Amino acid sequence: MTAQRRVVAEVLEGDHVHLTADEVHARAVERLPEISRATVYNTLGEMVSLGEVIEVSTDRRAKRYDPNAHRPHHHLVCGRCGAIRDVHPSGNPLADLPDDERFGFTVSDVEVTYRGTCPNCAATV
Amino acid sequence: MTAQRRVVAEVLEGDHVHLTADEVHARAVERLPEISRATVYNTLGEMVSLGEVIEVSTDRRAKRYDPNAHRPHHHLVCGRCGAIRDVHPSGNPLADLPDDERFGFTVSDVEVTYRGTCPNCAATV
DNA sequence: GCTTGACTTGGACAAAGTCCATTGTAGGAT
DNA sequence: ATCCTACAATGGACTTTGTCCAAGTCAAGC
Repeated sequence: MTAQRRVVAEVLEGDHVHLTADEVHARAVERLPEISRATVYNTLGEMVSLGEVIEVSTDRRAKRYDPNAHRPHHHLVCGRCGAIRDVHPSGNPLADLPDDERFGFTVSDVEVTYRGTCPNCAATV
Repeated sequence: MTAQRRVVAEVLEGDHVHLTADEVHARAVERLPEISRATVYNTLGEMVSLGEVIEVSTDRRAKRYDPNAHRPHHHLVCGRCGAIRDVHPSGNPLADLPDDERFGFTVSDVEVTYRGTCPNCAATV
């Protein structure tokens, strides 16, 4: 646990938002000016491997990192402004995939992304 | 409808696979050697706007283009080799998102990605 | 035969991420 | 206390994917 890793962890814990790697880097630099982009990428990659944060990619832009790794959830994304909310749908989509639609795959995970328009954007049409 | 657009359409129709834009370009070049990358991107973009093909992004790499635009479906992805299958789960995940989890959003679409290991990769461990 | 407008082209550019050689550092061995 | 070693961090180059734009091309209509 080096200073750099602590800073990255702190940035993620501080705000329960979905930050991009570059945003994490920008905030980390405020606390540790000499931290490099590569280190942030490395550290984020490790944290993902350890299951401490989740990679989310709702658009084609940058991966986002979700510190809410311990409660399974999905995401609701505003197509206009890109806002992301964590949501907890009822039901288990894994159970909705019948065996004859699995093609022999071992299915281990499901990712559900709801898309729509947030109230804020809907108001400012 | 120019020669270039016809070629792009033919490439997508020819194989019901999920090609990346560059793969589409590579195959288009075989039929029309002077076609440019920009044109393929433009044409694919238009086809997406027209609802003729669907953009799929299962990894952070490239967008893929799914010519199967007329029957709603989701995707099953092998985390090892990246193979993609179209699947048709039972149930409607939209209905699984209760109102109090919508935060005022107008939800219009759901994207479900099942992740796992395909039989081929599972065999070659 | 010219003009016009749409389509295409190719190359420059940008964003996100990865790679790698070098540098720095912390902890153990002497 | 000093040296060694292993690992982590750095920074810059590079790659991939995609977009943008100025210039070229082509066909239709006047």
